[in-house]
Amino acid sequence: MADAEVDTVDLETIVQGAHEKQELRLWLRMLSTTKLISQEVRRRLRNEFKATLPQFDLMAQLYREHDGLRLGELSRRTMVTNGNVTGLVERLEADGLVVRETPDDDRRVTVAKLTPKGDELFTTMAAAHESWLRDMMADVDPADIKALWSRIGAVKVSVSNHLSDPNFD
Amino acid sequence: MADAEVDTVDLETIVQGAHEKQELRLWLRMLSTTKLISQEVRRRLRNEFKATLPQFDLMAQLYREHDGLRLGELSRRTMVTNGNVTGLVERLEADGLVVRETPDDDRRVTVAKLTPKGDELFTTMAAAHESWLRDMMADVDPADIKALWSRIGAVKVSVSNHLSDPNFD
DNA sequence: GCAATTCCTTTGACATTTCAAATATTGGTG
DNA sequence: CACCAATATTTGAAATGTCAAAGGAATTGC
Repeated sequence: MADAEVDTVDLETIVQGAHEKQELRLWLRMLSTTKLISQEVRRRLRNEFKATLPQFDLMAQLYREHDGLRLGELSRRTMVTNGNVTGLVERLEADGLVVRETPDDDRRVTVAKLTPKGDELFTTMAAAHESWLRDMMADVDPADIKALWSRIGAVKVSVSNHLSDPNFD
Repeated sequence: MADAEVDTVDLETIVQGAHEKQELRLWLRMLSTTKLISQEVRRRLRNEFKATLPQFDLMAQLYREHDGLRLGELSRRTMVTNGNVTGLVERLEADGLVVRETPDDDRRVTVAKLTPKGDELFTTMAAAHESWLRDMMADVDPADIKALWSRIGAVKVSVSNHLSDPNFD
């Protein structure tokens, strides 16, 4: 497999043979980093707003669609399963942050939208959320942040084109 | 809202002013990409091995520690809470993939280790798992993969140094 | 020694997650 | 109009996830 390369290549690369496991390494690091950030965001959402991350995500989608979204759309955008959206919206409705409506022209559909209370809460949370992220990434070179954003985009495209069940985004 | 834009800079950047929201954009993209990959890995683990991702993660840690690990150590390494580890190990034990033991010198402790059956299953799954990752990232430039790995490492370090409750890794 | 503290794991209450199966509604076709 | 397929959501079972509180076991301090 690999035998005659030298130079800038690190030991692991030589031993494993070429780039064989780079993808796995990248994935493990992406996963642990994402978990780390998620947990921190969760903790702060909980401590400061008594909210959960999935609820925040869901509200973020509704915030930018003032007329509300059908649950299926919400499911697609938040990458959360249909059955899951049902429960999330139920709890948010119980808290008075979201309302559900069934349009007359298609009664299969349920549309969720933010209440004024939900809108106000989300505005506050979003500002805090953004500043948490800035804080956490404070030591990262802004140029790297842009570069990461763009290259992760390339990863996402590649992955999207190699799914067993073709989804998209 | 916007009216006097220019050149290569995108609208969002102008409106928001400078790098203000780069961190947030990066985070959202990391999160969605990670979700995408996780879901695909989950689906394949389920379809091909009737296993779950957390179980796979847990077994991966035990695989590299032939003498087993205490549950607290497992919890730290998998970034899963203590209470959660209890249930995971319970189910893996019920499936005969893991055993639990309490050493005589400290009876507060529970050590989990892979059974031969667990070891064998993990070996098979790990090979498949690695090749799934290679496939999904097939369209990404190998140089980008290395660059991403290293820069995400920088993100992880920055985040680790800005947690409300200092953890580590 | 014994009490207080610390360490490690489990338990309990909930929220979120997935999948598959069930339900309800619409739209098209014979 | 009746039936069938497609669409949209809900439900149910099982696993995972969080936190906080409770439990047992070892260590520390007096």
